[in-house]
Amino acid sequence: MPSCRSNKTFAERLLNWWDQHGRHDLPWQQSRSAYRIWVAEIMLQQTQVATVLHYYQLFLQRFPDLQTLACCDVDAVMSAWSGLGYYRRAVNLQRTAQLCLQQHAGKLPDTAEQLLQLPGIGRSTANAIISQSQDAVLPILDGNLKRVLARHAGIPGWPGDKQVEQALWQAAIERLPAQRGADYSQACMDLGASLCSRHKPACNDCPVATDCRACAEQIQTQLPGRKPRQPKTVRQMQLLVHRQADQVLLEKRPATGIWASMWCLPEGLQQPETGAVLMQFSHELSHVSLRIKAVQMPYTAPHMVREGQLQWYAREEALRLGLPKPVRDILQQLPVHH
DNA sequence: AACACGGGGCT
DNA sequence: AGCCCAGTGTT
Repeated sequence: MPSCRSNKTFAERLLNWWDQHGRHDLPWQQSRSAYRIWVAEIMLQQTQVATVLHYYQLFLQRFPDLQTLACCDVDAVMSAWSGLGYYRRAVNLQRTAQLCLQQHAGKLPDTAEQLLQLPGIGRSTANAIISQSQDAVLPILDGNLKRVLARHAGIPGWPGDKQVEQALWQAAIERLPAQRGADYSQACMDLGASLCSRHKPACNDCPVATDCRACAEQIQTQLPGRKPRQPKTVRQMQLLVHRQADQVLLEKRPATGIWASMWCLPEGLQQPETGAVLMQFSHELSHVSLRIKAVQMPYTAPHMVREGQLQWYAREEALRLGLPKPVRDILQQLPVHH
């Protein structure tokens, strides 16, 4: 509980600041359409506003409503998502649209509890959608809030730790206003994205600095606590480049593991394949460093192409599929075939 | 609790 | 080069 030297609450001071200095012109703030807010919230998971803006407009033009999204080919959704990363979000987005058609009369459900049952929507996103679409007072806890609250409440430790996360949710709940839920959620995120930044927080201009624990102790940049460093394992991966005129051979990956269910260059066996090494580079995942070797294969026997698993794609067509980054890079640098 | 996802921004 | 982010789902 913040000590109240000021006679105004945390939320009152934050809302006053936001009215004067906050962002009010973002595309997803212009309506209370649950569909448009939902799409924005999913895109904004682990992706910054500047990146989302462009994709968001194009996505809504292509999929203007829930039914359009539910009924299109999943490859069309992946194509619209291409370059945003975290492609599971796109698959879950369409799956949720289809579930809404089947189970919720073609609309997104209007309670956080029901939203939480849908794929790709967790506690924070469920509350954010209801908060924005119904102006409800609900706590959210994204990366910005974790930073703001860890500092204001003086909560040590890494937010990925369950106990720390629990303390942060509690701090979020304690600071909620009685009204203006939608504005308050936006204000919290705006504060974290601007004044209360990771480095160089602008505490002199901050509306809640007077009772901020981190500011009082001058430990702003030490909160929130860092993730414990863990050594990455190294894994070799051979990606095979089979060509046939202007086409390349792609493989649909299994539903689990790295790049689940995505189209990819076929993965080679551990022993060296016979063929020229086209490219060699490293791709970093959270716990693995992939050492990727792209190998040009001299010949593809027709019987090797099993229906459903492997498929020939024109290179330009393949590049529109929404491929893993390393695969996109390999295809883009492929020499033109003669 | 650990892992998978991923491009981009920042120091 | 390392760290972080408008997180969630799977194992």
